[in-house]
Amino acid sequence: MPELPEVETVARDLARLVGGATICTGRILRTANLSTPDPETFTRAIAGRRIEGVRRRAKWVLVDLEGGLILMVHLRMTGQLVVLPATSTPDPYVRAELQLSDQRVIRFRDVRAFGRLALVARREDGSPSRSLDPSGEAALGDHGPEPLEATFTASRFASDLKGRRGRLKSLLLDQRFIAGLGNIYVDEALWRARLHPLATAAALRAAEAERLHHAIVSLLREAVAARGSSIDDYTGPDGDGEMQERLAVYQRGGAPCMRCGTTIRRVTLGGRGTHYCPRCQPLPRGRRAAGSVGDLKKSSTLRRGPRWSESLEEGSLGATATERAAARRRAVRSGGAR
DNA sequence: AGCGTTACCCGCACGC
DNA sequence: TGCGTGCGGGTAACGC
Repeated sequence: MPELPEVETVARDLARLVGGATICTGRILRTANLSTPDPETFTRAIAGRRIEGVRRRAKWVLVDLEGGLILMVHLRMTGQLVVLPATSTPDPYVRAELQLSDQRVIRFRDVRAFGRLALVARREDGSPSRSLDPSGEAALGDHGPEPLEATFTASRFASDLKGRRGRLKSLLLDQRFIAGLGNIYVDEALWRARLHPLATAAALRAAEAERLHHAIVSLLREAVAARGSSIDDYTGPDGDGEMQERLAVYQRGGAPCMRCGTTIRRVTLGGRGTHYCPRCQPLPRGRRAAGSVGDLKKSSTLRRGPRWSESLEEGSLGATATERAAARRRAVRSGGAR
C-alpha cells in the first residue's frame, strides 16, 4: 500500500526517468479513474506538454507540466506508474497511458482501480488547484503538515496533539492532522514510540509526544532510504523497496515482538487491521483528561461502552489470511535469496 | 465541532 | 468447485 515513503520513491524514480520528456498524447482507458477534467479535455490539455518535474505532496504524485499544469496521481491501494518502451504490450489493468516523444510510455496500472488521476492548474504558490483554473481553491489545502519537512517540529506536533481528543491510531491516519501516514506506518510508529493505538491524543505526556514525533520522523526517513515497503501488489517503478524486511508489527499478528517476545496482537479499529505489542504498548487506563466520577458519567462514550473493548478482550489474536500469505511470501523470498 | 463508524469503490485470495 | 467475505485509502455521510 503506497504511503509517504512509497509515493516519495515513485516521485523520485519518475523525476529521474521522465523529467524533461515530452508527452505526445495521453489517453484514459478507464474514465472512472479520472476525477477531473472530462476525458476529452484531459486528452486535449495534456498533449505536447513537457514534464518539468515530479514531486510528492501527502500521498499524491504531482507531475509538473509546462504551461502551469499539474497531473495529480493517487495510487491508493494497487496503483503503479511504470515507464516502458512504447512497443510493450499493455495488460488489462492499465487505466491510463501517456505516450512520450522518445518512444517510451508512462502507464498508470491499477489492478483494483481505486487510484485517481486529475489534471489541474498550478496555483501561484506551486500548489495544485482543484480544477484547470489557477485561481481556484487549493486541491490539498486541508491536508496536515508534511512529516519530513523542517516545519514539522516536536513542539508543533505536541501542541497539535493537545488539541485533539481522539485516539492516536485514527488521528494519525487522518490526512488533515498529518499528511502521508497510512495503516502500515501508523502501526510501526506507535510500536516504536511504545504507545497504544487507542491512547488518547490529548492525554499524552510531553515525553510521549516527543517519542511519537521522533518515531514518525525516523521511521519515515528510514523507509524512504529503503525505497519503501513492497507489500502485496505494490512495487516501485524502479524496483522493490526493502522496508518490508524491517517492519516490526505490520502483518506480524501472532508473531513475537522484536523487542520483548510477547505475541503481537491484531485487532480491528475503525475498520483497519491494527497490530501492536500488548506489553510494549500498554493502554494507559485511568489516565484521562478528567478523572472524577461525575465526568465519567457525563461521557456518552463510556455510558455506551466503547466498542473496541470487546474486540480487544475477545482476541482474534491469530494471524489473518493476509498475514499468513505475507509470511509465506517472506519465507519464499528469504529462501530464494540464499 | 469533533469524533467514531460505516459504506463505497474494486479485484483477488482465502476458506468454508 | 463455487461462492461469500475480508482486505484497505480516502472520502462522504451519518449519528452522537
